[in-house]
Amino acid sequence: MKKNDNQEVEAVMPDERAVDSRAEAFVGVRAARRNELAEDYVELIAELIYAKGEARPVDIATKMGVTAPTVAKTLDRLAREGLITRAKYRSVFLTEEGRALAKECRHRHEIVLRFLLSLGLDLETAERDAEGIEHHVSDRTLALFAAFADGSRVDRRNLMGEALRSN
Amino acid sequence: MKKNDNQEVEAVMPDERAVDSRAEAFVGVRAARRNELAEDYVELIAELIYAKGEARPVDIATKMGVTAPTVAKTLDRLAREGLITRAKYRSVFLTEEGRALAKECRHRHEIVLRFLLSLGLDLETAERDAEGIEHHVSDRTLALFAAFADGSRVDRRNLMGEALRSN
DNA sequence: TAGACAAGTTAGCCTTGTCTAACTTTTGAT
DNA sequence: ATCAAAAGTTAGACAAGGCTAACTTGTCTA
Ligand SMILES: [Mn+2]
Ligand SMILES: [Mn+2]
Ligand SMILES: [Mn+2]
Ligand SMILES: [Mn+2]
Repeated sequence: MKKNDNQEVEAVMPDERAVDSRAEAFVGVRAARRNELAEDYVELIAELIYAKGEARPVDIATKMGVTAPTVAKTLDRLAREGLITRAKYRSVFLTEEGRALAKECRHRHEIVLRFLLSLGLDLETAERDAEGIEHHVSDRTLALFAAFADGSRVDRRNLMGEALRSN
Repeated sequence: MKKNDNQEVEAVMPDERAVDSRAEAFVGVRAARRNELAEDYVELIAELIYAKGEARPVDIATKMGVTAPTVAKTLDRLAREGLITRAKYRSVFLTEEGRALAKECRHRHEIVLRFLLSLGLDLETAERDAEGIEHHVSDRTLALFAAFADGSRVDRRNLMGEALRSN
């Protein structure tokens, strides 16, 4: 069969599979995908605890738009992974680790949402898109989003000011 | 048990499950998630066909960073869904529908990437993030991204020009 | 024109995430 | 204090997406 001679030479990697730059991106995205649900859950659990004092499976199910058994199974996994603790028939608590993750997720969520709004998007669409995008935003991108959102109100003013000054 | 009286009254929906606005977002995101892989595959297949004249499973596997059996199984699904056609031991072709989807995906991918770059992100990170974000961008958001990317080079100039003119 | 080796397939395993159906526990109203 | 309804759990089905191992097919090269 044809040798792939139309491809740049790839350095031998410590890993088994050769990784071209494209594959790196895909592998990274798949990794992010595996954490999405956990992130949404802990974020939601933190919100529920804050808003109602406790996070009950029934409320998680409602907010997530899934059935109770689905929530139960997912919570079992989160407990296995050390993000939450729970006892039978009782509501759910975040571990230290879970709280940390929740905080980080809430932070990212907020920045992405503010960014989309500052771009001129309507609230409903912004919330929808933020809910998906937040899991695929690197730290660098997040920083740029934050800067843009923060600056967007004064941007016009500042730029104009600078233009006038530099005139 | 407590009635959820702390929640806005929800109109009775034609659907079974009550959907608060939060759930709508999560449900939407999950729907988008189910198409991610198909989108990446058809986009990649189109690229391979364009670049090499054919899309072979081995190249798909390399670019996606997965093993050959994984590709085989996914291709079977795509064929079942009418996005590609294939014959045993032969390379893969896009159906009309597949081509349409590929085109749409490439379009979105391109806009998201240009947008991230115009925001000041480095190419490598932009490509990584775009690969994930592209699947969670609504038409509205995409339009804003495109406008921003298109305008970003002339923006400064234009704004300053306007500022000067309106002075 | 053989064969060796690359590419492709098949079978089977695992985990995640979703569901329905049926059972158990908790709890609020009477 | 009772007990019905709400909440929670358990069991089991199913599809997707990943893997390894082992087999089959195609093709380049000697
Ligand atoms: Mn989310
Ligand atoms: Mn979120
Ligand atoms: Mn992608
Ligand atoms: Mn893409």
